[in-house]
Amino acid sequence: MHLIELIEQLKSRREVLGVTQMHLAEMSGVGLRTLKELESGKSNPTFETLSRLAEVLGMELKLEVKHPKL
Amino acid sequence: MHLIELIEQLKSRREVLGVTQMHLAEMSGVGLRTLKELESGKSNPTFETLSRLAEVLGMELKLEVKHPKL
DNA sequence: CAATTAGGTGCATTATAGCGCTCTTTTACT
DNA sequence: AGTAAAAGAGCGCTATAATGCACCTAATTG
Repeated sequence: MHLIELIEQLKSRREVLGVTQMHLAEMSGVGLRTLKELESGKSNPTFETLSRLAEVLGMELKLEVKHPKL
Repeated sequence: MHLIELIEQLKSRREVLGVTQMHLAEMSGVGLRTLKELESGKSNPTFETLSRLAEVLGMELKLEVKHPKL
């Protein structure tokens, strides 16, 4: 999954939940400015940042082997 | 998934494939020092770094909604 | 239409990820 | 046991992620 897709997923999940950037920033402990830059595709976020946001949005990051036993 | 688990997965996948840190660093374009720090749990890697390593190891990062329809 | 609300950006600072070089420690093999 | 390869760590630099503040723009709404 590319960063752009991941960002899209975070953003649309936030919107589905009806949460503003401001609110998500507060809930996750991620700076508002950081979230704004992230969602507008202007940064290369750290695992920690992505993880905090995912957690609050009821999501999780996973690492999987591609096409196992295809 | 916590960073520690993710690191463990990358590391064991690398070992299963019989690839050294040096070789993986070369193949992925991630600096050797960066990889060493990452595997020994001394850093908070960026998405880009994780993504490059995962790609070379035949793995992928995913973001999913937790327990959908639980 | 004016006020409010949400998202995005310029500027500046701080902390740290990424990196190479070198050296030490650990692991593995004969 | 001895040695070579692999992993890990200290030192130090550069680039940039994270952050706040202030401002702008666009959409919403009373």
